[in-house]
Amino acid sequence: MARAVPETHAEILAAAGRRFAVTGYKGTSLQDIAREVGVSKATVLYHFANKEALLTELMAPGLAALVELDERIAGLGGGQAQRIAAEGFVDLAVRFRRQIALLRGEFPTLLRQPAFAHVQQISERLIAAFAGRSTHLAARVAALVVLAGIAETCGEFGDLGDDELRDALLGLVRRALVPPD
Amino acid sequence: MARAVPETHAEILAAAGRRFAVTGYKGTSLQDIAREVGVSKATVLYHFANKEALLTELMAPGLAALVELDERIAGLGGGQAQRIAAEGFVDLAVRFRRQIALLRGEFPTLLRQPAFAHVQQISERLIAAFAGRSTHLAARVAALVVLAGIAETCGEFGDLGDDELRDALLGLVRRALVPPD
DNA sequence: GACTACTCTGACCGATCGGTCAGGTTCTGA
DNA sequence: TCAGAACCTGACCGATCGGTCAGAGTAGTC
Repeated sequence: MARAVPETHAEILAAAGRRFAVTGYKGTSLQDIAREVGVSKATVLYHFANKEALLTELMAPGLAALVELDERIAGLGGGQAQRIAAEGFVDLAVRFRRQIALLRGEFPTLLRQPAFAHVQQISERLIAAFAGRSTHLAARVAALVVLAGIAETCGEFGDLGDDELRDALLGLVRRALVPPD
Repeated sequence: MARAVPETHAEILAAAGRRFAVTGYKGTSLQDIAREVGVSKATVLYHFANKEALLTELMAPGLAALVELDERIAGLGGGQAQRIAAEGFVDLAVRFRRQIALLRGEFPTLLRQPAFAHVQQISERLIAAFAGRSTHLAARVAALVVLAGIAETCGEFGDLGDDELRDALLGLVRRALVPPD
């Protein structure tokens, strides 16, 4: 029975986002998603080629923004790269925190998938920028911890306003990062 | 065929640790672990009651240390709680970074398992201490980001000496956390 | 040699996974 | 009115999962 208004595609995507956020990508089955929407598993696979397609479509907007930030940083020197990267990443984390949340805890595993191969490289360049292009241990450690910490936790603040959260994160980043030499 | 020296138990545990760290808990099958050791899957389940038992035995020393830290913090006021929690947690993260690494990305999922229920509460108390018992947004955000960031990344620094890493993390924590009111 | 305890295995189990497919139902436009 | 596109489904597939079990090989003990 076809639905009166076939917005099933969007409903499936939303349900997948919710489930991934709660039980993780690997921990969520197509059956789970189908049940939440109230359709059959076959319907999920009618709208999406496979499980991975759900994830990539869910992440597309955030990834596009990340690529854009990466391009904006390329070629910048230490101080400028650090400032732009910090502000840009915080803004990105705040705007896409619901999408980031659903990857929580599966970055390492998912980044290994071919579809996300370039994200690995981008995040490495972002960390370098966070460190102000410095190779000192303190700068590198601070960069990695702050970046990973934000990525991991920003989804927790779903109840906060964008501006509030952005200010708090920016303050933290400015205190935590080591100024470039 | 029984082995001349039955150190299989330890070998299985070590292999499980290595596999969990690479492919995650859910992403690692008992067959994977058995293959790495060179025994049958049944042997793995002869030495360990089930898959979860592997994880809990792997985490036991780290968890015990975490409980101890939690008890040391209980009842302390803002400033002292923050200082002890920060130093204690950094020390813990450094010492157990290989064990923590193998949980990377699966904290949220695993903490939901009954066997780790108390860890959830401990980490909440730890975050409160990191925030210096303050309820201000900036303090709470900084506490959560730094704590999660360290937990998530300390496994990356397997090649560093304990003291080097401890100093870098302590410096970061002292800069990043918001002093209590 | 007989007995026992320990270690290990292949064969097997039910459940669930992602994914396929043939076919039924509804909508749409000529 | 009717053909075809779009949508949806139950039944099914092979693979893999965690876990069970009966029994075989080995080492020590009497």
